[in-house]
Amino acid sequence: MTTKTEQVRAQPRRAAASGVRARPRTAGRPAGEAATPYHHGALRDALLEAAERVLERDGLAGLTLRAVAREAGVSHAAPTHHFKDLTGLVSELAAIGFTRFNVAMKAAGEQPGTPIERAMARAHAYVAYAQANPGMYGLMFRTERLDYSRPSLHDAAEASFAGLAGSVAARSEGQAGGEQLSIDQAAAIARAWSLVHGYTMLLLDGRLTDILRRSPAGTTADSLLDAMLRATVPKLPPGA
Amino acid sequence: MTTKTEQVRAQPRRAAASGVRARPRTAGRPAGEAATPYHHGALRDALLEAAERVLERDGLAGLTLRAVAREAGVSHAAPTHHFKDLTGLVSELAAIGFTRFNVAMKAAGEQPGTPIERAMARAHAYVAYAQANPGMYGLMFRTERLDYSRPSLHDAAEASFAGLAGSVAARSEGQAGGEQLSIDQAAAIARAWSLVHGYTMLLLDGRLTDILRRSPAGTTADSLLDAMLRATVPKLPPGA
DNA sequence: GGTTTATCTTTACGATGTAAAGATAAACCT
DNA sequence: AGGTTTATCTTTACATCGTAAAGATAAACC
Repeated sequence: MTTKTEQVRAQPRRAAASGVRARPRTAGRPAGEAATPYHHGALRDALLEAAERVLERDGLAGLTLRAVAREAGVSHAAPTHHFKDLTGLVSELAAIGFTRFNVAMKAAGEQPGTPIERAMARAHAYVAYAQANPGMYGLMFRTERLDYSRPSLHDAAEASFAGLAGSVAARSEGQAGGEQLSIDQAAAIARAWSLVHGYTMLLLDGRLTDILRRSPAGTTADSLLDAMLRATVPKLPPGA
Repeated sequence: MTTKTEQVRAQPRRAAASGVRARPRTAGRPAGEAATPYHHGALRDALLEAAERVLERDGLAGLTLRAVAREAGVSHAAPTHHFKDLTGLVSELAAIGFTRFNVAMKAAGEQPGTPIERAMARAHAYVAYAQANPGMYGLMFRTERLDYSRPSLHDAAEASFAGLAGSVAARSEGQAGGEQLSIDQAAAIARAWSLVHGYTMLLLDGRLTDILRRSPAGTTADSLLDAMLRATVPKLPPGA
C-alpha cells in the first residue's frame, strides 16, 4: 500500500531465536563472519515469531508474507516451503494464539473461590488476554483467512470451546463431550461466550470508549466489565 | 490473488441505476446505440450499489476498488474522483449500512408490547439484519479500513449507538445525550450491546454451528438467541 | 460560441501472493 | 570417504491491487 522500497536483506538473523535448537551450521567458518548461512535451521519457528512481532507492531493489515520474510531476514518466498500459503502461516499463528489462550483460561479457572467468582476470573482473563495481545485475538477471531481444516488450528480452537462449554455447563449433567446439550445449557454457553466475546470485540474496536468516557470517573474497561457481569449474574452477594 | 485477466469493459452499464436521476446525457445519439457515454451521470451511487453487490457476492476480501469499478463498468481509476480512497468508498458504504440498520432497529423498537418484549424484538432485528446482510455487517463492525472522521459515517454510527443507549437506559433518568451515565446504565448498555454483537459475530463466523448441532432438534440461530435472552432477563413471565 | 471545470480514461509504479526454476547444503547410504 | 538424494532457501516471473499523474471528453457556465 504505502510506498516503501524492498530495502535491506542482511540483518543479523540470529536475533530472536529464543531457545530453539541451534544446530552447528556454518561449521568451518572463521568466527565473527556474519555471512548468513543458506540453511536457517529453524526457519519455521523463526517465521512464526517474526509473524507475531509484525502482527503486534503493524496490525493485521501489515501481516504479509513478504513482511514476515523480511522480519526474519530471509527471501520473500522462503515461507512458502514451510506454510505453503499466507493462510497457512496465519492459521498456524492463530493455533499458537489459541493454545496460549487456553493456558491462560485454564489457569484462571483453577483459582480458588466460589463458582461465580471463578467464572468472573475467567471472564477477566479472557478480556485481559485480548487486551495484552490485540493482534493475536483479532487474528483468531476476525480473520476469514483461517483454515480450520488444519489439525493444529482445529484442535486448539476446539479445546478452547470445550473449556468454555465445560466450565459453563459444569454444574449441570454430563461433562459435555461430543454429547447433546439441553436448550438451557446451549443458551448458557452462547450467553457467556457472546457476552465476553462481544465485549472484547467492541473494546478492541474502540466502540466502548464513548461509554467509558460518559461513565463515572475512574471507570476502566476492566471495571465496566465487572459491573456488566455483576448485573448479568444477579445472585452474586451484594457485599463482594 | 487469483489469476484472472482484467477482461471486458463494455457492459450495458445502465443496469442497476434504480431510481437515481437519469440526466439526459448521450443527447443526440441514435437510439439503440449502446456506446457507453464518457460521463456516467450518477457514478457515485452506481459505484456504491456495485460495491454492495461485490461485497455480498465475493465477501470482504473481494471488495477491491478495481472490482467495484469493473462491476460498474468503468475504468479502474474512476472511483478515485468520487471517493479518493478505498477507505473512502468503504466508509461511505458502511454509512449506508448503518443508516439502514438504524431504520430497521427503530422499526423493531416501535412495535407494541411490554418493554421487555420490545427489547427482544430489537435484539432479533439486530441479528436478523446481520444475517440478511452479512457482508454489510462485517464491513460495519470488523473493518479497520473505516474512516470515522467522515461525517456521514460518524453520524450514522453515532445514531446507531444513541438508539441503543436510549432504548436500554430508557426507564432510567435522563434521556442520554452528551450526558453522563451511571455505572449501572453504562453496564446495562455494554451488556446489551456485547451480548447481541457477540452473538452476531460468533454466528457469522460459524462459531455457533457446533453449539447448534448439539442442541435439541429444531433449534435455530433465532431460537437459540431467544433462549439466551430469556435466560438473561429472568424477570420475564415464565408463561410467555 | 468559447472558456472553464468536473468527470472519466490511460499510463505508470511499488507492493503483494504465488508459482516455477535454480542454488546450496544437509542427510543418507553404501 | 565419496557420491547421491532430498530438504531448504533464493531468483525470477507474473497477475493483481492501490494510488498518483497526465491526458481525453463533455457538461456547465457566461
